[in-house]
Amino acid sequence: MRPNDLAEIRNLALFEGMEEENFSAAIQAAYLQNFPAQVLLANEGDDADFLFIVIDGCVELFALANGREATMAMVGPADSFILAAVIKDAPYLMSARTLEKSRILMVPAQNIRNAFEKDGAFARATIEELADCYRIFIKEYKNLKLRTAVERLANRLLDYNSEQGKSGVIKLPHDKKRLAALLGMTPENLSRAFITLKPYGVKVRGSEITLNDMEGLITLAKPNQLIDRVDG
Amino acid sequence: MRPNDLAEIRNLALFEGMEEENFSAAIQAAYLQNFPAQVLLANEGDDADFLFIVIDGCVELFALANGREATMAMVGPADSFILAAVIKDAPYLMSARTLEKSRILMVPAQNIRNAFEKDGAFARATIEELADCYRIFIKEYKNLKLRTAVERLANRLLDYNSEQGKSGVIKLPHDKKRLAALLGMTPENLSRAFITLKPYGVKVRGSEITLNDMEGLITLAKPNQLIDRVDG
DNA sequence: GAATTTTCTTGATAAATATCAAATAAGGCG
DNA sequence: CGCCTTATTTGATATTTATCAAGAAAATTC
Repeated sequence: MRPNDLAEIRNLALFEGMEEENFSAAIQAAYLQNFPAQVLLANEGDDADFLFIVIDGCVELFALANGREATMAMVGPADSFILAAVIKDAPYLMSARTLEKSRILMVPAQNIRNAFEKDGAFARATIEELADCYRIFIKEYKNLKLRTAVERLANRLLDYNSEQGKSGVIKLPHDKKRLAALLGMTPENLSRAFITLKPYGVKVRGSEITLNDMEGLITLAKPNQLIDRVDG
Repeated sequence: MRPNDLAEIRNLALFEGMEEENFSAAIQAAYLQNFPAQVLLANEGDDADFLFIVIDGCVELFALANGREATMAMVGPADSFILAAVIKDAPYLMSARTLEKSRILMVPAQNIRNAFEKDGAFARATIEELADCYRIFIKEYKNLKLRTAVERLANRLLDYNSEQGKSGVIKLPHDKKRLAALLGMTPENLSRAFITLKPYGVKVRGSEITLNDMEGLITLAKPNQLIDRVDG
């Protein structure tokens, strides 16, 4: 591992307050690896051998059952994933695949479990991280249970717009098949949802979306601090 | 608080390993209260003033948006709720109401946050508790995203059967309106889902359900360790 | 136990979403 | 560029789920 990388990892919220000695011990057996797109990093049902942290790139968490596939979340730089399985020493509930070329830190699960036995700051950081992940999923669950497909799309577009500088012009971060899966609908349905949003000033040109009537879109979407990442 | 109650609380997983001194400090300002049914204990959007722990009874966690209501979970004895909001010192994402006469322990949020700064064992217990809650919700999310309403009902019946001694005769733990909300469907749809399950040996007599064809029901439900509490 | 309220079920219909098939568009490659 | 593969859209249709309006059943009250 290059010293540069090490410094970057040291600054992750999870490791920040950790004692140097404990950090070294936790990280010494870790791998920082480059993966191409479409690599399966973890498989649901497998034992949690590693905690994963995305340094660069994008990872899709998904799950299979009854011949169906559900996208659970998209994970980006500085985010960990499948922390809970590592803590519980239990099987992963989700699979993970890279969506693009990605740099991933893989820390052996046992090192993580040892670390929060020894290091109070790490234990508290783990609590914070878990609480964050928990709340994100509660929001996703509410999103799915309380909103229609069109409302979910409208709010996601508002989220992307906020993330991308509120210019009213959005670049979709994933292809539409994946966006559909993330929103819990079929690609066909996503196409139609975009058409439904046309009267609300949503213009689609490939993966570039323009929002020409923010007020109207917000009226339809009814963004909500208790569901969405960001408000209006 | 009666000494009896105190002993019971001391034995909760969350407090078990805690130093006596820290336990006392955390609990000294706590309330153990009896509530009748249908009391609103927490309101989504409010600041997290208390961590709640159900000692006796049953609490429904729910959320509102767009004029719709979603039941998020049912919480029973020895379970905490809204721990993540307490940790993050953030607004509750869910509301909570008693469904029946219940005894609830309310610990001021600040005491909880102080406690895991001071007490390593408590911090680790909090991690475990959070990880459990997280995994339960991931499973619920998968359940909702990967299964139809009938499949969700079938699996819930199998769960209840396992919980209640696998006798093939189940007493529904909630009224059907609430069961429907928990399963993410309307009461009308629940009625029809029961009819759909009739050919699979599911007999309904009020809140008593008899399962006469376990094999058939399991074939339909396809219970899954990575979604359900217990396997078929 | 009759009256009243609440819960549950049923039927008819509508809305939301998925599926299947085909057409079109977009992107990558030789 | 033109071919080929993949992604996206569109149309037709089916399935799933919700809604609305009554009934029927059960529980509660007096």
